[in-house]
Amino acid sequence: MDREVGVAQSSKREQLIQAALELFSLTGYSTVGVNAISEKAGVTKKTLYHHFKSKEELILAVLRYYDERSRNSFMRSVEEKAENSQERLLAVFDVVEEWFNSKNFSGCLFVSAMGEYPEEGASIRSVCQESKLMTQKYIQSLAENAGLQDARELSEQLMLLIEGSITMAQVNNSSLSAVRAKKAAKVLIQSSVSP
Amino acid sequence: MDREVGVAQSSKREQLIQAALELFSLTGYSTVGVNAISEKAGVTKKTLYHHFKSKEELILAVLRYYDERSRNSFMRSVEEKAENSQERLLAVFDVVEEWFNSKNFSGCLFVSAMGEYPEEGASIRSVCQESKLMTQKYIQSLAENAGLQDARELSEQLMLLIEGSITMAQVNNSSLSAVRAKKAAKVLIQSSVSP
DNA sequence: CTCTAAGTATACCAATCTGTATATTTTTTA
DNA sequence: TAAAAAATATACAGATTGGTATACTTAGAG
Repeated sequence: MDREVGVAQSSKREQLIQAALELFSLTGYSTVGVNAISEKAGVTKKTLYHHFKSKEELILAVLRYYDERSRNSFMRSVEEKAENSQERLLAVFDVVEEWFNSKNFSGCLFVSAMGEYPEEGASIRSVCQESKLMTQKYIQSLAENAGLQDARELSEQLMLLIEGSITMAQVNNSSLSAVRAKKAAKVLIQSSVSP
Repeated sequence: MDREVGVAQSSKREQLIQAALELFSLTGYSTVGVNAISEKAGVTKKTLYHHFKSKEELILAVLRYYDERSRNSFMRSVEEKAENSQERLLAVFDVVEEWFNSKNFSGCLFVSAMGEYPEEGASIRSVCQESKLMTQKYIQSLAENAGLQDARELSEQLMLLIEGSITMAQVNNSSLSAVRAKKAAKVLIQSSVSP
């Protein structure tokens, strides 16, 4: 009955998600058709609709898949880059810079999704909110472990710098914004250590 | 020959741009058809294609129109809110907050456009770049007039806070990010006045 | 070995999309 | 007032969209 056991847990399903992810990153959501997605995945359209009951459901699956994978690799990279929490708080911006320089970068997938499907009060928006929230919580935990004052507020402000640098990197096709954000972050952190 | 003289400089053309602007703000670009636009403008599709030779040209016209109008009203609001340049540098964030609270707010139109038409190396991307650049220059001029050190770098960092707050306001449907950005901005400005 | 779920292949549907054609009417301007 | 430009009304073209239907094949599990 349930074939999703063992090692190859989700062959076709994951192929579809990955294919869709690539296409959505390149040209957005509504401009990419289900035909193109199934074709790229090397799978029939019928199979696509066997795994996802609509295009919107596929989009949601893509966002959740991307969210989990990207944040995991983000945190791993941060922890590889620095030993203690204080340094990691700044290493965040180095990882962000690397992301900007990677060839797949084309802005934030969640923000793009919300721009194209703004009314989705329930699903798409909430996935996006959740993703940003978990990133903020992670940064907050770094700030707390570093013994900084008002870790919550500081982490929210650092989020603003991160999100701003994402936008500017996309607009100007440059990773310079990450360097600038790091410089600003240093100032904010410094003012948080000395009240 | 050229009917665009006198007071009513562009009746139908402007109707089209305004109608398209409203629709694009609500549901993005590719999901809105030219039929819906011309209908909302109270104009024939033929008339639309008389003024704009393609949908993409209409999008560009909308972005340019919006860019000019929004930045003008932005600067006017800032200058109404505060007398001197130092105060205006912070008043920027109050104006941003008001924008977030306005009912038309749905994120940055330029960023959304770039998300949906990423390849447009020439036109759409450059309009967006230009818009952000002029905003940054304006903030830089405020910083210079306030006699702050390293006005260029400071203005770029403040831009990050602004753009980040736009994203977070869109995501969380809240204007709180503007308040947070203002607090962070105070710290950055302070550290720029005392080297 | 048989049953069933998952897959392919292919064709189709109705709706919508951008953009155009034709013929007529309104408005502007010279 | 007459020529020219801009608008309307309406229909259509060709492509593409999300999603479905039918018939057949493969493969895994009990």
